[in-house]
Amino acid sequence: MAIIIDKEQKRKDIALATKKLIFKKGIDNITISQIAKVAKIGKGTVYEYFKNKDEIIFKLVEILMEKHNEQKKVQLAKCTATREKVKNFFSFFYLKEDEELREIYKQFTAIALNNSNEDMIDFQTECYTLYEKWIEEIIQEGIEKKELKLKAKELIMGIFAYAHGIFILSVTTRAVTDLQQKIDDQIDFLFNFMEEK
Amino acid sequence: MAIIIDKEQKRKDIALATKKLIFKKGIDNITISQIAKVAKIGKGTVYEYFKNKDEIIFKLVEILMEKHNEQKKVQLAKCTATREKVKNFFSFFYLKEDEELREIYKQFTAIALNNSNEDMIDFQTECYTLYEKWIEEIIQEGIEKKELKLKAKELIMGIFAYAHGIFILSVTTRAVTDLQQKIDDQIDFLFNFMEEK
Amino acid sequence: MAIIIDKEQKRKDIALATKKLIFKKGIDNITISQIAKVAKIGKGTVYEYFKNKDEIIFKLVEILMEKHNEQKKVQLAKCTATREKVKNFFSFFYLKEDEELREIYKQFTAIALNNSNEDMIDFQTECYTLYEKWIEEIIQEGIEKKELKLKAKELIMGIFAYAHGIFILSVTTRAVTDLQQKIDDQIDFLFNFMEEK
Amino acid sequence: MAIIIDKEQKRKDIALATKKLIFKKGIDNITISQIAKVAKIGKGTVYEYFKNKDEIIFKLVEILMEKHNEQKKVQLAKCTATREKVKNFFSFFYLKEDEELREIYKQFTAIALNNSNEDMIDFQTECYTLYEKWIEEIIQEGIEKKELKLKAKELIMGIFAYAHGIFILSVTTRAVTDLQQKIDDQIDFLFNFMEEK
DNA sequence: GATGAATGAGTTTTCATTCAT
DNA sequence: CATGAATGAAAACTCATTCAT
Repeated sequence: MAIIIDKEQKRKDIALATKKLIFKKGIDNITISQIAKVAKIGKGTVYEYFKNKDEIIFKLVEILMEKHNEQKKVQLAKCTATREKVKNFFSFFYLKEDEELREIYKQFTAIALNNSNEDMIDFQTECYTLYEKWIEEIIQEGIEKKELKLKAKELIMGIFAYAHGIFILSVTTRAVTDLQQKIDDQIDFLFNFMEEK
Repeated sequence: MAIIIDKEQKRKDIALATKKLIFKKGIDNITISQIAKVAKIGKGTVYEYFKNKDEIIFKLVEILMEKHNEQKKVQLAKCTATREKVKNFFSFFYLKEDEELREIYKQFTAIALNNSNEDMIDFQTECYTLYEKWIEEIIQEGIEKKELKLKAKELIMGIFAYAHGIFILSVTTRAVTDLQQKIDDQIDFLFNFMEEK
Repeated sequence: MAIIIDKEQKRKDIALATKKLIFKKGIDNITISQIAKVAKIGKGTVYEYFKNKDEIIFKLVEILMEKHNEQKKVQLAKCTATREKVKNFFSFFYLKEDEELREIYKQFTAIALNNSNEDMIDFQTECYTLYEKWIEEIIQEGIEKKELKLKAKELIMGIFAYAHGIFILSVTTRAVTDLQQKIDDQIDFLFNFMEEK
Repeated sequence: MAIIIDKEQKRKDIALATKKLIFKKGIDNITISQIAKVAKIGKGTVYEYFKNKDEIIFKLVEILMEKHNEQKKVQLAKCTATREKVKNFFSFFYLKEDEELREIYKQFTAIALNNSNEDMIDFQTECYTLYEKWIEEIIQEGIEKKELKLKAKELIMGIFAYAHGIFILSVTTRAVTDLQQKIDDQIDFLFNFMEEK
């Protein structure tokens, strides 16, 4: 039992050790040698814990997401107004403090876009579903507090896709400069529509 | 006198020759050798026209986009109602006939996400700006025909980001199944809001 | 007949056009394409005039040497004292104005050192023999003018090898800094020995 | 525990394995594949120990020089007369038994002449300085034994450059045939001048 | 379990040379 | 004669993966 926990811990250690490397150079430009070096283990040992490079970035995203989700939960608990909660929820796409995770996420998305790895899709689906549930809870709470109209639920999930899309566009074009403004505006637009007056 | 070659045409020919290959295997999994073979030219000749593999997919996207835009223009001219025009505009993300371009575009986006190539960003910006203009024209027309309220313009660009985002999510997760439905619903929602009653 | 002269002229033109290129990048790092470009002719045309790259550098050295020899002849005619004549003769190894030819000569020597090309050896032999004759004439003149002892002839050719060697050492080591000083000193030493007192 | 390898020893092994190959074909005409084959290792392994081909010949010269210097030391110890010592010292340039090293040295010089690699220059400087010291010691000894005049020291280093130069000329021209004779004569000339009568 | 030396398949890349026009 | 597009042989180089210790 203890050994299994250790193995899991080591996987985390290795994955986290590569974080800076990936952020700096990009997944495509790092080698197993470099990973072994920054993780301070032998090259062969990397293979004891991961089947291939993609698995490492996969694990890393998993860890960082988990950490991010926990922090987000705490942050959301601090917000009182439903609108603020939603805005905070989507702040991941522009906050300076999330830059690192965002970079990794970008690269993760690029991989997912290129080759449809089942495990990656499963993971992303899980994430998406979790976030869906969170937002639903936030909205449900708003409805119960009589802040929002009943049909709000149907509308809000659009924000998710919107934020995603505008983020991608902000990376791949020069046409999107004020990411936060755009996301917040969209939220405001929907809320003006959903709120009980 | 040496053979005078239309360099630009040859670039197109080579890029188009690789279309099927890229569609099937993905740009990362094909070699210059394979490209040379399908284009029926020597390996060295590929380098006469392209500096690297990314440039080829870049050119290919350029060609296919251009073709796609022309077809779209024709299609849009056939639509009468503004709402139909908008729906048709975004049908790129789900129509079977656009599958090939969509796949290439996916890979192009993946590249753009990974390494911020200036030329790629310029091109994507150009595309985005063009589409922005198109949509604005469509909406303007709708306003002039008294179909839409004046403030419609402000809202519609959100669709762009939304469609983009929901498309990415449909590829990277299992949570989005009915892409057309979702995009159309979003358009309907906005139109119900924007239309003069 | 005229055609042959033209062909020879064109060979010269091409060879001379590559001078700057070779000086800047070194023979090993230039391509036929680059040569064609600087010579403002087609790649295929280069082959009309030269069998290969080495032939071009060969021709270039030939031209530059010829020019250098002519200039040297004029310079030597201006010197009166035998000792000055000899010093001037060997100034090729250090004079700033001969830098370009020296660089080409260095590279030419490197080629000759690597692969014993018959034609190159023939050419170098011819050069060496010419210089030998020149020096002999200078010394003979000195003897006739009663400046030098009779046995001077036997000694002087050593200077040639010496200058050559010290030049090579000045390039391949950091131990030789004052090239001119060293060559002049050696000449002075021999002259003190050879001169009639 | 992984295999502990004496990296330095392996570098020597590889370099020495290429000796015959380089002697026969010249460094420019052999490939990494061939090197790997004669060293009985994989192509990739060559790159584990050397960054490029030049580094191999560099290492080889280093090894052979070291060995040569040791042998020379022994040989010099056997000579009694100063003149013989000096002649023996410069016999490297013509002795049949040193042919191999001489060939490698030629190629090394060619490389050094073409591209001014810092490490190579450092190495050559070191060699030159060492030889300078040796000769000085030999001469000093001769002075102490009253064989030579005091000013001998100033003269003798010229031999070095002379031998170098005449050697280069013997390779690049057909004008130098009796290399040993020429070098010995030069030494004799200087000794006649330097010796106490 | 851990290691890192060894590997070679696979890829990119270069460029002298050819030859149809 | 001149050209430069086309070529593919040849070489360098990379790096994930294996496996003996």
